[in-house]
Amino acid sequence: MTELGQKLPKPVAMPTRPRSAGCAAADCAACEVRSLTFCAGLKPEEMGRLAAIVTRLNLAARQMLFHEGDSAEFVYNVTHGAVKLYKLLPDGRRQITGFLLAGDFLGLAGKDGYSYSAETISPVELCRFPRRKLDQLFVVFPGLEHQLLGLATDELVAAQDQMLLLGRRTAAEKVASFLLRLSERGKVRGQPGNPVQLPMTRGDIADYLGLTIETVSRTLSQMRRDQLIRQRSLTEIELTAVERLADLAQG
Amino acid sequence: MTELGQKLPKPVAMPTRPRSAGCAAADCAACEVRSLTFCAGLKPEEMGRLAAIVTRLNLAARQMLFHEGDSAEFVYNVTHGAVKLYKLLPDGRRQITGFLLAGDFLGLAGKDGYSYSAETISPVELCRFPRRKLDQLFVVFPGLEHQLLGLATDELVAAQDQMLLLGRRTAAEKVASFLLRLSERGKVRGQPGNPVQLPMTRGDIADYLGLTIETVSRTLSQMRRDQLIRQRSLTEIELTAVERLADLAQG
DNA sequence: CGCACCCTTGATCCTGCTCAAAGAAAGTGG
DNA sequence: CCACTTTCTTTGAGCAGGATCAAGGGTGCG
Repeated sequence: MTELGQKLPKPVAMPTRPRSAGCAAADCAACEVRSLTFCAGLKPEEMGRLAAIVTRLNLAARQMLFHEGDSAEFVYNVTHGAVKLYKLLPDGRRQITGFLLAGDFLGLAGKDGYSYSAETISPVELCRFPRRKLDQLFVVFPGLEHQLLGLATDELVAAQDQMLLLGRRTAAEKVASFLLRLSERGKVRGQPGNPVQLPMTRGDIADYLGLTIETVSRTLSQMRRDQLIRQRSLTEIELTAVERLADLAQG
Repeated sequence: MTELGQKLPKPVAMPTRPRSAGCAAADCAACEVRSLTFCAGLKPEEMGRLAAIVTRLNLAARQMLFHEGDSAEFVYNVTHGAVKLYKLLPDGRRQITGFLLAGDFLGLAGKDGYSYSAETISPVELCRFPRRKLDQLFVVFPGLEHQLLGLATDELVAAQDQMLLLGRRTAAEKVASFLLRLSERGKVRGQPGNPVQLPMTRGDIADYLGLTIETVSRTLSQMRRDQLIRQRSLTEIELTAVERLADLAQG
């Protein structure tokens, strides 16, 4: 299990590992995102039961986990890498509803199946739980369902924030908010938080913020000129004036 | 209990009625929105326990239920009238995150308290449950928490739809989607669905769709000229070409 | 090295916003 | 019940933020 702590050395499309004994529990500990995962704060017995139904998966970049409308047979917990969730209009317009990083949970679905498509951005490692078996566990361990309600509520709060951003913020405010949120998420995970890592493309960012690629690019360029950020590379942005960025982002 | 079925005759700031015996269960039945409420499909025993902790409230229009950030001591179930939920930016820009009608549930909150403010649009009748007592019931009746998870999931799906609307739809598509959704919600409630009732102001609609009042008004005028709708009154719109409206709304 | 993809920048356009004014509806007080 | 005020809605004129169209530069991979 110790290999989970290491940086994955170019994990190109690794084959799915078979489920192993102490999986869920041991893995959550190993990948050091305990406080964020589905298994956070569960009792040992609950962890054991979860471990018995989990499958660990490794995926390359640009792989679909599922499509919008698919029947929701699994829920997932990301342990490494980045995933994007999105919805499409018939003519191809896309809205990304969320980026998931290590520790994040996905897969809640209404009666019409998954309400969004999920695709990996980078190579990804995740835990997959069959929804059917999870529901059986809920009967025995209501604490699991309590856990899930907490996750759903947090997601809902985030979704409402995103509505405010999409409906009422300007382009500059959107990009500033985005950078600050990514920074905060990094900190929560015990990472530096600055510089910010951007595993997604400009196009992904645009579709997340309700902008075009060009506007995202122009806004970042302007922020660079204004000394708010420094671009170490395409995927790494240093926040050089967090205070001013926060002012720009508006509360 | 029979007075619940009647139209409220100008119920100006009626005082809170004391909780009564068979409240939650009986009320849900009385207001004929059984299939939508928090109590939907619960066992008699669960209903009884809920009834014991519920308070029924009557509020006039333009009353605050709570403000964003307030500690979340209650959850609510609307039984009559309309409520709006919104978030504000420091400079006053507003995003309405949802309109609640009879049968709708509200009050889920993260650890920072309510994530939005709630204000009545029309005179409103609702059931209020103390969150603390509800949590105690969860221990005995996990089915209640299961119910809540279902509501949270539905809300999440709706929130993601709204993100797509806010981020990627044009003004005309937004307004068309809005009218169609209201119509569908009416139908689900056993109401006609056409004409559509608009208890909220143009300003509220604008802040829900991420537009200005003027754009909402102009778009409705254009739809009237295009014979897509007929405005019976300010608050009542007849959909005269649902098919074409649906095309306009884009999937 | 060459190709594909992504990113940046510029020029121009247009959707939706701002500003302004007048009409309609609804509440208020005499 | 009516005059008055306030609020909401509609419509017009002009503007601008961000989109679209277009071209060129980086970057990474085979």
